Amino acid sequence: MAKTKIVSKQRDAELTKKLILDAAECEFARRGLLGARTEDMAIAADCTRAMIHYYFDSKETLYQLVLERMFSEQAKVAQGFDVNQATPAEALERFLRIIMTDLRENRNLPLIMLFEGIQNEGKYYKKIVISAIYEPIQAILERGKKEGVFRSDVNSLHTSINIMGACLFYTMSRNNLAHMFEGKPDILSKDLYDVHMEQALQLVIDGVNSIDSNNSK
Amino acid sequence: MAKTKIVSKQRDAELTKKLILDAAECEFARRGLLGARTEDMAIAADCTRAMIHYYFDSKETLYQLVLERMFSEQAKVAQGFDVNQATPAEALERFLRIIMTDLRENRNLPLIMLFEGIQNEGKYYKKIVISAIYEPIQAILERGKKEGVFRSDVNSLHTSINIMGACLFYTMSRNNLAHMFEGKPDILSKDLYDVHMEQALQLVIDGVNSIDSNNSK
DNA sequence: CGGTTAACTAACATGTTAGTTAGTATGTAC
DNA sequence: GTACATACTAACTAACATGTTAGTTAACCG
Repeated sequence: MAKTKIVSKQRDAELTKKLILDAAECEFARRGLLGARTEDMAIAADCTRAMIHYYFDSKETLYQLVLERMFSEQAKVAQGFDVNQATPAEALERFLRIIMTDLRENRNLPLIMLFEGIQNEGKYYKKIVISAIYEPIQAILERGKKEGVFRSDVNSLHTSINIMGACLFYTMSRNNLAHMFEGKPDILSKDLYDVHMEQALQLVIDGVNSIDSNNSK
Repeated sequence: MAKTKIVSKQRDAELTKKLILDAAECEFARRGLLGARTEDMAIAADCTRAMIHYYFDSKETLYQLVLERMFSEQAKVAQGFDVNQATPAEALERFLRIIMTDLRENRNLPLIMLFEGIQNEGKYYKKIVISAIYEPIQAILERGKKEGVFRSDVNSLHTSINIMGACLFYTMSRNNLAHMFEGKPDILSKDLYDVHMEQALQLVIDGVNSIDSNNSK
């Protein structure tokens, strides 16, 4: 039998680091900080567990870096949005579209935030990340109420939360929802996700509009 | 020094079993099957870890019993609901009210279901639990469209999911949301939860109504 | 009160996980 | 080609997890 040369993969520190961060992000989004297994991260990143400790100090440090990477990605997206642009309904639609479009890429953020709150009492996240989402929505809702185009009985705090629920639940529950669709397709494929976005926007925008608020009761 | 009698607590098998199940439910809702720690359950149930194995075979068996208990609780609530009662808007409101009211008690269900999908590919849950929620909503939405009282461009599959998002997100994200409210109150207190329910119903019902669907665009 | 059963505990056995370390292989500069 | 730095691995250790077992204590019944 011919002597087989075992080809070792090319060495690339930056790539390895990125692969570990990506794998860690997925793993943390599956199980949270405590439940995550470094072994599973190593397998997903195609390296050994020792490499994780070579580049990143500990599981906890890695976790913090994963959070920071997600947050800075997210911060880029929503920052500088003018809540007073166009009509309130248009502003709300544009803002939610921006958030949801980003979340198709940054898909682990909602789950990691959820875990973070449940498991670590939000110890590692910055509250500013939440404010950056909810404050613009609340501001738009308040403006819409003042201008009389949104129903006056909208509670902007509660409604901003429920709106986010309508927008995020689909992404977060993708594992449970897949079997509801024919042939268990990729819930986050562009085509399906676009339908989700349109349907969520429709529900939300009409849900706050005041035009029929009296005669629909 | 006087000899102090250490009072041991009363023995009560049924109570202990219930305490373990309750503690396990909370712990599983925090970390899922794999991440949950039996030690933490024992502390919460005020017993030793050995008691968990005395009454329940393994962590996994305990997990299945916790799921079954939650599911049977939930099944009682929604079963027998007539989706053709009253107007579609009224039927939807009543159904969602029933679901949400129960979920204030059965508060761990959504999170455990979420974990179950993410971590165990839904291996342990019955798909019927999901159907029992989504099918009535979809049926009501379809009826509303046929009767012309709900907007015709509602996709009943997507919209039923987004509706559940608006209704469930508040409960599921309670740990992250608390700090958004003044004085970090109990998000699930009756008063606050009632506001949530009204706001969610308002958003959802008006979000699907067709009355202003053309002139609001 | 004495004997039996069931609820419970402490200590142990076994397996799993995070993190360490000593050494190897690879790319690079001269 | 050789020397060097760094990417990487295998084989560990220590801490922690689940599950077991042998023994203890409380309740109940005659």
